Amino acid sequence: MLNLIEELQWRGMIQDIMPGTAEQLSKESTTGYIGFDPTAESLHIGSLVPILLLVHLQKAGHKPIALIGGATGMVGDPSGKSEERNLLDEATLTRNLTGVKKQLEKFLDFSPSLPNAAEIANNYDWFREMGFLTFIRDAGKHITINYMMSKDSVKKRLDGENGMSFTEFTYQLVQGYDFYWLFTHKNCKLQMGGSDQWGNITTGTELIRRKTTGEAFAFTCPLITKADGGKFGKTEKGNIWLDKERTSAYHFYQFWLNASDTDAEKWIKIFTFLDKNEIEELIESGRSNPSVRLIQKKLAKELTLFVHGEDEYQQALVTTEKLFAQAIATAESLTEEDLESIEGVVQSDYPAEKLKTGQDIVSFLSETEIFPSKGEARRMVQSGGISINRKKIDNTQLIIESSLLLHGKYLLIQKGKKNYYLVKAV
RNA sequence: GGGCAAGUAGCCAAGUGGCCAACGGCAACAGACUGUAAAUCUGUCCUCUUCGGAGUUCGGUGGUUCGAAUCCAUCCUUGCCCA
Repeated sequence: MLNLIEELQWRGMIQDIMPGTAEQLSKESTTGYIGFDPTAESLHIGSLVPILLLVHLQKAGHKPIALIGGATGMVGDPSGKSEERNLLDEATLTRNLTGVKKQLEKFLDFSPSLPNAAEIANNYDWFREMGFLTFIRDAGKHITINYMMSKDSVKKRLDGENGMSFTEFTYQLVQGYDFYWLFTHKNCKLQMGGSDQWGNITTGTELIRRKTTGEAFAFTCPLITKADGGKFGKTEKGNIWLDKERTSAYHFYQFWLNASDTDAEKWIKIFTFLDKNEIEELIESGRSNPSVRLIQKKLAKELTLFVHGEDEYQQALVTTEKLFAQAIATAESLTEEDLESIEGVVQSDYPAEKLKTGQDIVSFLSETEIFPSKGEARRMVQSGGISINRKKIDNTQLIIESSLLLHGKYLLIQKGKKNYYLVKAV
């Protein structure tokens, strides 16, 4: 059995850890869990860290449980939130649950033959039938209000100006009960999570200690941040999802490729399974020759492979090559096949008729829905942010006409340096 | 139920009768520089626009006024204190 804690430590994946956790993990194969919030139908890259923790756990010979918070999702976790959350209805939750479950199955090994096969649990299963009185007698009696109020997530809200409903206040107890339930029913002795979960997690171990005198363990992973203070995993287009219907493999690949140097060095340890030596070498050669962006490339490769698989990675790479590596090449040098096979770039059709007579650039950009309005399109052209067939447009009066088409059919539009659109005349 | 305070753009936050589509900061987008990096500088950042403007905003609704984010009434939401 590998030493999981040491492994995670050098990767920078451990923030808080309960005393005795490392000893427990080296003593025996241990069952551990992480909760996932079914707040959307797909997981996004923010959930990647918890997933990776489970994968590491399984690789080290322990048994991972992915707990989907069907019940806790109905309550709303106050941790890290300055405001009361909106409640999700049951139908949405069910839909999200199915989606999330399907994705988790891609990353963990569920084969029943394994002694440490992964499992999925849904806390709605044990909360559905539980009445309020049962809960407050069973769980509430063992934890004092004083204890619950001393948690950071609660204190912050109590001191803040938004207050906190009883529902959210109860959250830690509900989550704590999950741990207790898994402890007694699944012999689950470990809970992991993001560092914002520490308070909720310790309520769980406390509940277990008081109710069973058993001992439970936990550790948390630091929350992922960006060096420039921006939000991790957000781009202009919104969240980066793990579902390729929502975020194409190409965009997913690009997201990692665009990591800053500082972030890339941190992230490659956290998000890949490369071993220590390899990463250290990589970082060293990356630093000595930063313009190659070796670390970013490796990071993007490993993650695209992990989440989307070989084929999708190849596609993303090919597209990236075409659009960026040969950026000096003229648009005319791209063959028809090149253009047709560019995956992940937003494609749209445009009536060839209109191009015969010619269309002004501003209307063209808004009609192809590259921009939502003419005003916005105009502003972008004015500020020099638009290229057509790799030639910068500096004139808002420009007329788009058939003669500009590549191979008589295509227009390659760039918004900024990195956003490509392919328009096909039909 | 009583008293006090607050609600402004994605977020934070200034404005307390006209100079207000509303200071400033963050985030975001684009440009220059670069390495599809960071930092820096510049522009954009309510909606639409024939770039001249036009329309809709400051918790909701009514009102006072030539004119309201700003004053009044009322309602809603939130916090603090009292019951």
